[in-house]
Amino acid sequence: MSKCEQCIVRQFSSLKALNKEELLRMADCKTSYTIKKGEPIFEEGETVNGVYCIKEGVCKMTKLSDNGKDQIVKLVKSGELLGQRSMISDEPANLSAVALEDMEVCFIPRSEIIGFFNSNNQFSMNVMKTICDDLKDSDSHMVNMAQKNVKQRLADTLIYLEETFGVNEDKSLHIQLSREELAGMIGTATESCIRLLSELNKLGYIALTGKKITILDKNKLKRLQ
Amino acid sequence: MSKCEQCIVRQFSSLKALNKEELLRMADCKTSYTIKKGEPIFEEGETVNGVYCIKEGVCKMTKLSDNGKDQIVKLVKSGELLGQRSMISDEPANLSAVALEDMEVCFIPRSEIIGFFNSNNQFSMNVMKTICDDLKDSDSHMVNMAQKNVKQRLADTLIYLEETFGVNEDKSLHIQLSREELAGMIGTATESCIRLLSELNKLGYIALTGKKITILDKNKLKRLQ
DNA sequence: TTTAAAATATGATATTTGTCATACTTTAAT
DNA sequence: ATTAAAGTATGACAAATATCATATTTTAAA
Repeated sequence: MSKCEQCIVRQFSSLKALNKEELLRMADCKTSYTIKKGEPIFEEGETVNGVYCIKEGVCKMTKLSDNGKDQIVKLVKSGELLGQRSMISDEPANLSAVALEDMEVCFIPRSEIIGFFNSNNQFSMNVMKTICDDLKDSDSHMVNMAQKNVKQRLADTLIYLEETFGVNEDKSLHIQLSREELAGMIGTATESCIRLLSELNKLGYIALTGKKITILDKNKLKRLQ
Repeated sequence: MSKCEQCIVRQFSSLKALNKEELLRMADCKTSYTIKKGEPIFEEGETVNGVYCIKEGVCKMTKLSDNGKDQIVKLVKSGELLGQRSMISDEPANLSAVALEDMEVCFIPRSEIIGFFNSNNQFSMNVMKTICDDLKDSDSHMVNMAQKNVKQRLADTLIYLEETFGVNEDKSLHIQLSREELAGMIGTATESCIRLLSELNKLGYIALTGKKITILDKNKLKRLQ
């Protein structure tokens, strides 16, 4: 069983407020999992009863809409925690978490987290601020969905993917989403997404090489109407 | 100066966790305001430095989108608190709050709230749960914006308005929004909103009498494609 | 390797939505 | 009461987007 002290999740998440003793306690009760690409960590409606620390890999958080399509609400990467909202509300998961790459995660039971929550003020403050940030992001995201057209949303998303997950040596986006997933992220039909990618490709703003997408002119993407 | 003990806000909000002593302290440092219809309580980007309790009236929370239109993110009514997220994050307001009716609100300084926050665990838990609920709502709202068409969003919104703010004696929606505001809520052009209202009117699902909107067939509205 | 399935791409077309123009109605100011 | 301004309504048209069909390419299974 590995220690939690040097784990990447501790550096970036609310967990950085935990002290040595608390970390040892956590290491003691955690369960480690390997999740294969495409597999769920948990599903919408499921009782999670704890928090997942993402040690390695990226997952999508999705919500099934009334029309039966999966909307990607956000992407979460290593160093972040999953299930904080459900833990505080003591409710089933509102979103599904599905691995976009092979992942390594640790599960920490709710009881443990609630313990830290009550004993460590800085930790609970960190969790709260994270949720507040999520709320702000979600509100902004909602406004963009309501007010921007599909082309703008696609451009925004490509820039977000580059800035958040970086690029490979050949400058192509490191994170690879299928066209269907990209469409699910911007909230449009897969065909529309493909069509607009082609258009941006022809305009020279991006390059498409197989599944790889490379941003060639970020400024023009940003200014897209 | 009125007391806080019997105030409506205390019954419905996070404040219900406060004890007598804390309520007296709050009554002592609060400032009461009357806000006229159309006036802002605070604006996006402004440093709020406290929380507003809505004693009477309804306000819209809006965000200016990149294209210059005001999107209504949510409506807030008496009994609820404003500015909790900003208070915790210690950040400027992410949204503007503008009165839809004449309002009575009380302002409680940040320092006081933070005090309760640190001393009263149930209060901080309540605030957190409220923010968690807001996050869940916002995510769902976002998915609806991304996946539903304008007609469905209009129908959803009309039902939400009826269920949340009730109806007058003549069954018309109690809360009155201008067509422009309704359009800003569902994320569409004012003309499109007006046109779809007319269409629902002709279908007999709703009735339009002047500014008044009455839902005649909620089930058909719900099943609208 | 071969083959079936899935993903990507594109055309044709229908539907939805936005924009601009204009008319009518209500509201509020003089 | 009169008048200007704002809000509501509707037509005409353009633009955006979805849907369905089909072709091509890639991926993964046998």
